[in-house]
Amino acid sequence: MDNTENEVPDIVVGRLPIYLRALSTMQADGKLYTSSHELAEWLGISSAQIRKDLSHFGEFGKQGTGYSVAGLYEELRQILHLDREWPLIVVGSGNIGSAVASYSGFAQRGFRVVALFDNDPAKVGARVGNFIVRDNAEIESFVAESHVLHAMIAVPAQHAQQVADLLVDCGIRGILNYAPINLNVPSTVHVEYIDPVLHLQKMTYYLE
Amino acid sequence: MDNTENEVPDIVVGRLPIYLRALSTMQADGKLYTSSHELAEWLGISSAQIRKDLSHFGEFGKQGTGYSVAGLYEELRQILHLDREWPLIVVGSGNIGSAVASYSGFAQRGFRVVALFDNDPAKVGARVGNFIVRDNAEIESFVAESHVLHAMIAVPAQHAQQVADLLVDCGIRGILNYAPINLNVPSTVHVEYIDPVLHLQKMTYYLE
DNA sequence: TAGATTGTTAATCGATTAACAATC
DNA sequence: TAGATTGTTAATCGATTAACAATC
Repeated sequence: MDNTENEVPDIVVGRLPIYLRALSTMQADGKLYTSSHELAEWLGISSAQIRKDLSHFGEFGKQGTGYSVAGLYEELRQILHLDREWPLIVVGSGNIGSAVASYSGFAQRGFRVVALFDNDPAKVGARVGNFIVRDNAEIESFVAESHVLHAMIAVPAQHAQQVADLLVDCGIRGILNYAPINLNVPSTVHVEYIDPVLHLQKMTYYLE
Repeated sequence: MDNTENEVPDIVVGRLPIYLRALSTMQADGKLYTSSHELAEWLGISSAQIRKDLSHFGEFGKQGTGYSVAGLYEELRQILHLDREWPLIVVGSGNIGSAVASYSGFAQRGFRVVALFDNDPAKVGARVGNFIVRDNAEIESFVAESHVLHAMIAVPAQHAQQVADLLVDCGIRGILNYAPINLNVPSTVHVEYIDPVLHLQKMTYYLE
């Protein structure tokens, strides 16, 4: 049954990129077919969960055979709207912002950083990787002209909310926030968080 | 009731660092008291969830008054074993590894990077921030001597598993993996993942 | 005191899993 | 065909929430 019209749980959507990543690795290994069992073992989850997750979007496998690695990979790319290249801006040209702007892992996976911004006059104009750092004051016009919908925030925590407000005003629809603070944005804007310390702190709970 | 002896769900443990981070911000703002309602609004979750989560570990609030910001902050620090400084090594001195090694956000939150490793002879010996890059061959002796229990992997995906194997052999108990690949480790070792592309790919599902 | 908020219980909600008919 | 694996259903499991007595 094709459930494309139904509401897909957010937690399911969040697992699709993980499946995609595993399929990509399998493809690189020259694997042609896989099964929910193999994927499940690879990822440390249950095969039933994988089949259930995929069933929200259609029928991609064959009984007895499993899934074509390339085929399922392509289906998931379509479902996640990764059949194009999404431009991306980075705000903040410190350690994190610079590293992220130069990260080579975006290209093969649907994204491309197109500009790097900072509000520090001492940094504006400097070269960072392949970018010349632009002034935050240019964000609005840049976003309007280039139709960018995604931004990464890599500024100090105390400035993150005002940067987020600015980005929302510019029409940015998805924010990946590296600043260790919760952001307040309208429900039309999607925010995701990366804070390595949260992961480390969770791990230390289990130690000692 | 003090439930310290019971098994606490992993998902609850994962939220404690988020509470801690919010309390830290509140403390910086000079706030003395807070409530489950205020924290909940701040974080976009329910107040009942916060009270339930905390109830796994003890009773930290007062009816009518709520929680002392400093008091709850300190309790959570103890629960998460953050009442000390955990040393940390970084393997991989590329963009990500270098940025992470120099990240100033660890110090105030319980962690300190003590060494940076790479297997590329061209990088070994180079200065990166405050570190001289060491050879991967030194990981084993370094970990043994310095009693490090945590490592961050920031090497290319195709080398991540072998680095993880090495770290596990050295006695590392917690791994934060920046390489976009799932790692296979014994169940005694805790692995967490950071892959910005997974977050971006999740967001694009909701766009267009 | 009156108002506010806790910690806890029980109900609800939603996610995961087991099982299996269908079928490649 | 025989074996394997899908997609789906129903059961189970676990997490979240609503409600409230207790009490500061």
